[in-house]
Amino acid sequence: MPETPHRTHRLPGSRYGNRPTMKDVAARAGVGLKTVSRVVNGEPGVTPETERRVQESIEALGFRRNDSARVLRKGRTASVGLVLEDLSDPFYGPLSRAVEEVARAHGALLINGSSAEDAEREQELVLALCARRVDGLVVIPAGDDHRYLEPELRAGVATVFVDRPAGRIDADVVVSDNYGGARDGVAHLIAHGHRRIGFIGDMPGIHTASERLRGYRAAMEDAGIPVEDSWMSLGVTDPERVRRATEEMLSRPDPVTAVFTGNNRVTVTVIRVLSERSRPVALVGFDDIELADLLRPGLTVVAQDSAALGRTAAERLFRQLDGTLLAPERIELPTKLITRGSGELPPAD
Amino acid sequence: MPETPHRTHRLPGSRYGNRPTMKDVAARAGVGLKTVSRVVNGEPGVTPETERRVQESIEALGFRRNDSARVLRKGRTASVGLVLEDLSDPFYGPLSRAVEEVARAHGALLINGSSAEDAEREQELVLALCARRVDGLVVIPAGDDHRYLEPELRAGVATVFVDRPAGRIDADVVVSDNYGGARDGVAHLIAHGHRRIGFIGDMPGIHTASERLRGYRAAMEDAGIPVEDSWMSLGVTDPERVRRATEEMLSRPDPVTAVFTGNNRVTVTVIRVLSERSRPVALVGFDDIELADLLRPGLTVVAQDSAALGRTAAERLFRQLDGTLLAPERIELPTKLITRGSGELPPAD
DNA sequence: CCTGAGCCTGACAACGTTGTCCAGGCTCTA
DNA sequence: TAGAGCCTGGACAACGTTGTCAGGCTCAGG
Repeated sequence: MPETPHRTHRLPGSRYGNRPTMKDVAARAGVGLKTVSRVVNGEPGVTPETERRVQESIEALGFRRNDSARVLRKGRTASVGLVLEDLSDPFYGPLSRAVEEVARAHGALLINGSSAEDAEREQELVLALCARRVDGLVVIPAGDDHRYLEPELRAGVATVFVDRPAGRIDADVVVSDNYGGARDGVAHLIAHGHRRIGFIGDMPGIHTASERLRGYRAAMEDAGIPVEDSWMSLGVTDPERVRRATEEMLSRPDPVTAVFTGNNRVTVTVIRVLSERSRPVALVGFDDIELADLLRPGLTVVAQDSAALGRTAAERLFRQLDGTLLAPERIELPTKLITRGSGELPPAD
Repeated sequence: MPETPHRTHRLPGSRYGNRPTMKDVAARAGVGLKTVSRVVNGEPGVTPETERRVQESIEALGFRRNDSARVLRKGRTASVGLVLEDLSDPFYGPLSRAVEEVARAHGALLINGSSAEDAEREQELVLALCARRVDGLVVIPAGDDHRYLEPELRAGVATVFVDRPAGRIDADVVVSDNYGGARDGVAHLIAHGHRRIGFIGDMPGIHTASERLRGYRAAMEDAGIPVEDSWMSLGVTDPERVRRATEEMLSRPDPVTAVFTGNNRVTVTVIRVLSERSRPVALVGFDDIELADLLRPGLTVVAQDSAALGRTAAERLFRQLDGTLLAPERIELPTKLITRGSGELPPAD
């Protein structure tokens, strides 16, 4: 006799391994099916005595309502989907958690998936979520064409895009002020005397990257500094290439005296490179990083509040679901320059 | 006339906002319902010409299969649930992502929820996932009594606990070698000449915390060092109290010369406190931290591989689902001591 | 004692899909 | 040319739940 009887009950052919249904509960309690439904859903119109018998039956059989069937009848799943790039990126953890908390407040569960920055995978994920009939979608787009979502919008699936706008459809977006943040960050470096300032960021095809690049250019132009091509390195995020790009900028005859980095992954690598060099180079990074205050010098950043992005998006989502029909809107959240030292280093010419 | 016609279609009473069903597709294509089902599922027995007509119909109507109905018939949801403490903790991001990747390789989606270290909320989440009939559950327990899961185990819901063992039921567990890791970390400090070593960790009620405490005690005992109560601070994780506890240990007449911290949140705060002091104090932390190598001195840690925890657990989960009935097992993953400087500081007496 | 109101209760259909099964039409062979 | 066999397509039931509705009971008022 096995010590763990529960394992032995899993018959190959049985769906759900023979889970009890309301019918079973009803039979055991000697009541009708609908009465069980009423008890389970806390509907009125059941004698205390009957309710007790049903409850006892539920306990004894370990009954759990099958929400798939429920959804099929009711049409609402009380779940929302979140598609982001990579859950293990510290930028997305708080965002995801924020969406979850708002969902929870509305009694909904969160299903999430990582697109790995791949448009096809994004679409695959989104459609899988739609097949499960999530009530709403929060999407951090990887692709740039979201017309595949048109049937869902038509069907009333609430949808909010975050961090980057949707492509070729009209939908709600919540983004950070990437342009303004980058401009402020670069202006900060300029204010501390720098003129030759490097920019290392992602491919300009990515909305956030191009906005930040635009901010960089704007700040330089405002200061009347012509930008040299060799100061910019675009489409470079993997550590090896960021390292090379950084070293190149620093080894030129006229080296940059400061660097502005376009996202946290780039920033981390650049910090590593700079820490190996003796000559101090100023650095301002987009995105905050844990422990940034403990580095020497502390890291000056343009911080965006990823939790606020998630929260704002989710709240918007549920307002769509609440039935207040809103025209698609673009919401921009401010960024914040946090000075900790690295951005205040003077140029070492 | 609204510019966004899709919004206006959301009639209040219509379920799913009038999504087309297979029946609609069939009618439009002039075929039978089952034929549509065959096309959607790629089943054989449909003429290319018929298939084309059906596909065209699907496109035109924007049909998406309703997985709720499908699940109801088939009994498998192709989704697994993950309940953890807090997605925004950098320890859980990679773990969650690892579970997702394994799930994806098995064609399953991941639904996750944060228990916020609250037993009641954990149960609530787990049961919600069960009501949605997830095929499997990966749980990082908050509570210490999981008998409420007995009906699910009986029903064949694959279940694996991670990071901490299940309470009062017999189930698979994947944990790090918390005891051995802590012992190694503390032994490392002892090897560098320390004798008065502080320990700051979570409540011993939490399994990982008590194991790490046990490792600390074992290392001290191995070295023949009697531990003084004032060297240990238990159940303290919020920054303010960690700060106080650290300062207390360091201000005693016979201050500790090294500190071993029981998790990454504690570690971060202790680094802050130590960085404000002139006298160097050695530090080894449990859990690795991003940028730990860039601190001065670099942070020596006992690292656990949270992605490996997640991957191992998920693989085990799917082996349960593959039908190979396995006796519940406890899997322990090794930790790794990474020396970067802070743990090699000599005692400053 | 009868009637009607009000309360519990359960029978039944429906949600959208898939599995089973059978019918009709075709091809191929004897 | 007839029969066998295959291929395609569709009718129907079932999955577990909830909404609708009607039946039966109790009780008060006439």
